Amino acid sequence: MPELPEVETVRRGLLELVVGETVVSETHDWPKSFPNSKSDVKQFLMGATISDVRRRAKVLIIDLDSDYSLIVHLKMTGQMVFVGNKSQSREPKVVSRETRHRIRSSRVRSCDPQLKSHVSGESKIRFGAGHPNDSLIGELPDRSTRVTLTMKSGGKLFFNDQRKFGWMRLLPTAQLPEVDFLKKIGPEPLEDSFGSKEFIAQVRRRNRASIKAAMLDQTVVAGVGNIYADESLWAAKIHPATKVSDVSDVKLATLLKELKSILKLSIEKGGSSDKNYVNAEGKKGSYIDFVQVFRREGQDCSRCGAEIIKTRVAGRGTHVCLKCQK
DNA sequence: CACTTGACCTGTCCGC
DNA sequence: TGCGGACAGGTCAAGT
Repeated sequence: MPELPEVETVRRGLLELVVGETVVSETHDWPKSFPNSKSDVKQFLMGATISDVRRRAKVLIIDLDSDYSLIVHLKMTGQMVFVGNKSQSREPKVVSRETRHRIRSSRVRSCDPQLKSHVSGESKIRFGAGHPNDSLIGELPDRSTRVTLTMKSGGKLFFNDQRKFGWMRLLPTAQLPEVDFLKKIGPEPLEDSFGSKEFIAQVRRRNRASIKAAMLDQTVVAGVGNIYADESLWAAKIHPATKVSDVSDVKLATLLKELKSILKLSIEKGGSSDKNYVNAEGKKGSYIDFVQVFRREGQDCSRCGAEIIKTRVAGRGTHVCLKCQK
């Protein structure tokens, strides 16, 4: 669910909010959420200052000046939420841009696409984008909080994860290129150097699999998940269950073109999610308003008017217009 | 070897 | 109203 555009949105939010913050304490309630030893935490996290926030596929990389990095995978329901220090008021006389920024920061700001809330999907939709009460986060920590990092400033970075699939882990920054799970990840789809020639070569490695399975394979192309696989296959008029060997090069070139523009638009809109979503500014992302097939089963295809159906491909819920997608 | 399925988890929703 | 079960989907290990 947090896929490339959502993780990118989180990254941009964190970049603005936590770079320069120094970690002074760490607590976690679920060992798998943060498997490093206590001595690692003490040695490489305590007192370390965050210097950069990067992304590779769906993985967040929070670089520290200890030469270690905090690697974060949100998996299905992970969230990174930064809450500034409310009691701290700096530069009370002059309301500089920085101060205003800090004041805004002191409100709960989520960088997460997957905000779990107590509000149902129905009531979520009733709020317009940009509604002042769009923040869907209550008091933190809450019961989904797995890891809390407290900063010298008093701010807190919460890693929330309802389903406990996600994790964060300390690794030496210099070793990251050699870390197995990062090393295996395929090309970033939005890189200019990743053109149709490269995409076709990558996808053809999975010639006997369905095109959807190939797209979801992180070693083929980085960062694509269920939403953007379904959406780009609809845009390119390809049935998700089609074997890769039965998809022409021309169709694959179209698929990449559509994928790129869908990912770009989604980042522009702050990402999407089938559930509650707010971006780093505490507002909802709006890509869900642009979705053509995902979670639209029973509704009409905007292109041909046929009914969108939900089926199962590559073990995933799959949304398709049978008339458009052959 | 290539590919598919099951496990990891919890909250929500649906039917009885 | 309560309860059981299906479902949601990213990734890895295990199975075919």
